[in-house]
Amino acid sequence: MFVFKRVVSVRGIIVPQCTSLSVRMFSACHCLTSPKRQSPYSSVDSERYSSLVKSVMSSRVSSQTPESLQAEDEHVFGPVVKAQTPSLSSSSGPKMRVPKTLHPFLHCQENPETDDLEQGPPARIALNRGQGRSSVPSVTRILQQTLSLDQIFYLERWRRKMIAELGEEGFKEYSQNLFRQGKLFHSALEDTLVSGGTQQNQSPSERPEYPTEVQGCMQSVSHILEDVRAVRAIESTVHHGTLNYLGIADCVARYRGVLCVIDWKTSEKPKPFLSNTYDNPIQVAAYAGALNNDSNYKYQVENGLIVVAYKDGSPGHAHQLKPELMQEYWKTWLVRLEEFTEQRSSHVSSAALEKR
DNA sequence: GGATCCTTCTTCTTCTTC
Repeated sequence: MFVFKRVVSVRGIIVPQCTSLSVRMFSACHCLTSPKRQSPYSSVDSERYSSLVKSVMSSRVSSQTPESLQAEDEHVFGPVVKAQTPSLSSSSGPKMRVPKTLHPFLHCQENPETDDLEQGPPARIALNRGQGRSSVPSVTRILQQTLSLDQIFYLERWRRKMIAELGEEGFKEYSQNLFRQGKLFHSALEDTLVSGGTQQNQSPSERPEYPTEVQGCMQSVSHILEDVRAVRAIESTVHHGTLNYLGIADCVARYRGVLCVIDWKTSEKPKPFLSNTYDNPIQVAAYAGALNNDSNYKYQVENGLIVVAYKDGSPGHAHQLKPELMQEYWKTWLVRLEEFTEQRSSHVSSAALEKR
């Protein structure tokens, strides 16, 4: 009966008591998008269930209330993670929504593309939160707090599924291991790139020893690292002077001769397409835009690169983001930044009201 | 010295039929 009621409510026949939450969540779980499929309810004996249909369709006799529907929603989907303005954007590619203010991706200054800048060790500007930057939001925080409803839904569904399989403790351990692997992978890359381990003339004995846990990942990206040269920055803080956000870029280097902001990722699932990387391209565009507007860096970066490594050592994927695509993702980033700022200001004003 | 920050990852429909 429960399912039947839901089907009536999502086939375009409006049940008056249906909460907006129900509609939003059904939209989120894509129940509204299967026009080609024959409804499994088409074979239902409609005469036999006519009184039931009437009771569901009638606003007078229904026993449902917004409260009971919300309780049902919570039972099926879990509690609402947080209230959020639905994003028109999708995480799988450049977004449709346009930023209110189109801040330039590149800084208007001459780009001194000289070999001099490629001499010497790579920059590594440490994050210094002490110098009046304690309230400057980070790229990761902004992206996390402006996830679309779709993303929140699928992430939450995945989390619940994993907890059902592994238990709370098991899931915690699993997540910690993933983070640990990611961190070790970053450290191994750092060691490799700083010691010039991408040079083809380097013998295996000269290459750094990697922890067992990341040997597969390093093997996975070895063919990509061969094309990485002239490392200019590693794990270096970038701060956008005008937009006032910061982050730590994994690497700035030349990939196949092109200067890129590089982001290293480990993944359990194959990610052969850029669309498999969710918000990663936005993250890269955000770092590049910050770097281009950070006086600590005397050059501009127009390209991006996302490198995905696999633990089993299978060939990793390198997703290049050319300038046109970076500009598109930059716009998406500006939208997310605007959303974050709006959230923040509404939070501040409601907190001020509460104080009164 | 403790607390906090930035990262590190995680998502994308699913079943039937040939």
